Amino acid sequence: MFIMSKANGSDWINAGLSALATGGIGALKAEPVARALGVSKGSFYWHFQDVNAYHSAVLESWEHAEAAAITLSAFMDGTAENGLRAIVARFVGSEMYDSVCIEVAIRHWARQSEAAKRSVRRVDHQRLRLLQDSLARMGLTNPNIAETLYSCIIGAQSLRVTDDVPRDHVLQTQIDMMIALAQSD
Amino acid sequence: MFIMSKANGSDWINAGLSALATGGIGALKAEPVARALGVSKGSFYWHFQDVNAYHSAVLESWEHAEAAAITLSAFMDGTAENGLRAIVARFVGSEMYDSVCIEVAIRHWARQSEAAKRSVRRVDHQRLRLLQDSLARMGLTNPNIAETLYSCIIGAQSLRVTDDVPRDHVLQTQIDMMIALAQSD
DNA sequence: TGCGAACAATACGTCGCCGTATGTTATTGA
DNA sequence: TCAATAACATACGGCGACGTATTGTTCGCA
Repeated sequence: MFIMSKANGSDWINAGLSALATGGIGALKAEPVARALGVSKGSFYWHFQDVNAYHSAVLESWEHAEAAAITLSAFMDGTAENGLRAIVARFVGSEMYDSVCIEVAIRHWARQSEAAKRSVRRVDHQRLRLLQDSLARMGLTNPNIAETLYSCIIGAQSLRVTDDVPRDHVLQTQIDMMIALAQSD
Repeated sequence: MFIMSKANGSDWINAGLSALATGGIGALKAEPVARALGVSKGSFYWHFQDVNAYHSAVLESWEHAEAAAITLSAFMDGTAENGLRAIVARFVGSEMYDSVCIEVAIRHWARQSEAAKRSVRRVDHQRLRLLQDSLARMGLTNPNIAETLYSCIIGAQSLRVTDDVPRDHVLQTQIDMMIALAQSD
């Protein structure tokens, strides 16, 4: 990614996601990202009308990728429990640090941007449905349980980036609790 | 708070916390906060050496307040369960929206500032110990359980501010699950 | 009443970023 | 081969924020 002679639109998008991961929305600016890409502002204003359009493009790219990941998770075979664990690992797995950073940044961005907020809400809603379906297949039909698990996931993401320590065991414990609950019914 | 003839240090701190709540770390700047206070930069640079010192002061104020809240929660009487519910409500209660916004902002700020990261870690650590103690009093000594609950809390905070809907029921469900688990042992 | 200290307003130079205007290079296609 | 266009570079004006310097204002108090 460093020092490229020519940058196309998706290069700019990827660099924007990296900037989001490391510096948050405050780093999603034309000139710093241009420096990171080794090109100048001329390239930026060729590919995007203005900074706002760039922000929208980065956001849309993230939302599309997350939506694709969700539909991919929805069509997995195996036991319900393994499926659930795989889904959760997609969100907070040890090797998911970059995407966790991006998500945390976008979630904070949503505090100041209505467009980002709408994207986050849509993604949250789809994921919640996925978790609900997965839990229902295990006999846990109470939707509050899915919300609880999702809260755990988002919290683990948040704690991951400030504490620099993976939180896999937290989600494992949560799932174990829910399974124990399902079997006691 | 609007249009004051004179602003002292704690006025600036409070205005800074408000700025954090609504605009995040990107809004914690001298001139915008001065405008919000109805005073000029002269006041700012009287009370603080520079923007960095201001940031440190705001951060320290938050950390001290949180530490005080924790020690206050530690000395509560009543049943263990009610104590736990009271503690959790302190973090994500419906009427805690402002402090939740501040915390989410600071948690994101910690991604770019080592000082903020250290503050957040200290607060997290103290809270985790409080939760562990509280859960231990209910017979749940597995520390992973406290971490799970804390993840839920942080996640509920995060979802609260992007979704604009209180998440009390999520934490209720989580505590109910943990109680059920404690009784099945 | 007048002095000094606390507090605040104003003016100024600088810097980083935005957006525009315009220049430059490298491909293409007729 | 030559002009049209895609892709990028460069230069400029403007703005918002920082920090400093200078000058006011207001209050406690002798």
